Amino acid sequence: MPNIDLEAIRGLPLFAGMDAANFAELMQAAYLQRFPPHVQLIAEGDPADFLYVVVEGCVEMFAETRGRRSTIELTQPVSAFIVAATLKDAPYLMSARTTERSRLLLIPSEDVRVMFERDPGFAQSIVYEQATAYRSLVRIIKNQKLRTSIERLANYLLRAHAEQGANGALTLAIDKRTLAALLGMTPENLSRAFATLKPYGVTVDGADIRLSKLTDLETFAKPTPLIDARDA
Amino acid sequence: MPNIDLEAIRGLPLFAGMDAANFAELMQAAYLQRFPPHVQLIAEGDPADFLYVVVEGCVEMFAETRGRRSTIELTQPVSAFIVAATLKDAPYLMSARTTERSRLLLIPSEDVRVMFERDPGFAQSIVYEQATAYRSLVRIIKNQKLRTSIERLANYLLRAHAEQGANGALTLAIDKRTLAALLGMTPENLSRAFATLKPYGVTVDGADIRLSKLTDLETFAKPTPLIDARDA
DNA sequence: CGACGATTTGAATAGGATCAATGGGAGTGG
DNA sequence: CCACTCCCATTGATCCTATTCAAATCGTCG
Repeated sequence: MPNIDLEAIRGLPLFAGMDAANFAELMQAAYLQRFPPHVQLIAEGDPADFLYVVVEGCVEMFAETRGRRSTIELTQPVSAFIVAATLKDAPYLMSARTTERSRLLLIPSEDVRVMFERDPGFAQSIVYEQATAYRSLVRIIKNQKLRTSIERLANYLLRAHAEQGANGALTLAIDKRTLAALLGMTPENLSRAFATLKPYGVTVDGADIRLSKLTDLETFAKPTPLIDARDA
Repeated sequence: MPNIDLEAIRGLPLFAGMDAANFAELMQAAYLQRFPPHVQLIAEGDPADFLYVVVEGCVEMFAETRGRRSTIELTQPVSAFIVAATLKDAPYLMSARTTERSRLLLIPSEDVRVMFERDPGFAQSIVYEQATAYRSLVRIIKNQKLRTSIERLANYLLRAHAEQGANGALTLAIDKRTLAALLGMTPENLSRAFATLKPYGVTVDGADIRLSKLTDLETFAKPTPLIDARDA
């Protein structure tokens, strides 16, 4: 595995507390693999054979029942997913697929569990990682249940805007179809939501968005760190 | 603290892997307290001063924004809540209140963190607990986003029925107002949902429910372990 | 017996979803 | 270089689920 990737992975909170020798051993058992866009990686119900780390690209976590489909979250570099199922040796509760060309690290679950028992520093890092993941899910639920779809979009835009330098413009990093799924609505509704936000200074040109009335938009969106912040 | 309660707490998965002396020390710092019904215990945004354990009664986790209110889950004995905030020394993301007369164990967060660093067995138990909590949230999201309110009610009834002996009848353990909140709907809608399920053999008499066409109800509800099961 | 809260029922509304049709690039092949 | 095709995005019309507002009913507790 290229050293540059090892460095990045080593820098993950998940592995930060780990003994160096143990980390090296764990990486021995791991695979770094490329995947094309729209490849389903795991299906809910499958046994949790691997722990996944998104090194590059983007992975969508979703669930399905009776033909209905719901996107839960997007996992972007560099972070791990389905840690919980791996640790409990339980079936995945979510499916995952790449949304774009991606590079993923696969670590056999068995090795993760062995190392988790052996290395207290790793165990502590996992706790931290899991606590963060838990809080992230709580935010997702709150975002979903306490806001309308238009408010969700407005807050998403404000957050992306802040992350991209807060210069009055932003570029959508994912296509609108995926964005709609992430925000829990249909693509049709996303179009309408954008139109609804026009009076608040939101203008759309493909993936480029301009926010010309930031304070108005903020007044409407009412972002709160208890939903929109990202845990350290 | 009464020994009988200590036993129960000691038996929690959260403390199972802990060294006996450490456990005793942690309990030294803890308080066991009674609370009346409908007492707000914590508010979202507050610093996480305590880890809570529900020894007896029931605690509702919820969140609010702009007058809107959403119940996330109910915590029933014997389990802990807000573990994540405690460990990260971060603000609570959810508020909590008793729904009935309850006894709670309060452990100062600082002591939990100290013990977590000192006792690898405790750290491992926390991982397990957190993984379970995470998976529980995933189920909650799936239940909420992939099902209609009527389907959620049907599945809730089936699960309660199974837990209460599967003898064709069940008794609601919580009042209908709280049940409606738990299922993510208004009390009015819960009434209508019950009415809608009548053709599937659901008859209501106060808190007593009879399920006379179990297979019909199951066909309608389509329960799946990927949403409705409880992790070990 | 009376009052209050909880539940049920009814009517109107809102937020989204679905179905259908139209426009708009990006990539492909001639 | 241009026409064609396909997929994505937008727009319009309609339907459905669930909320809101309002009122009636029920039950329980003083």
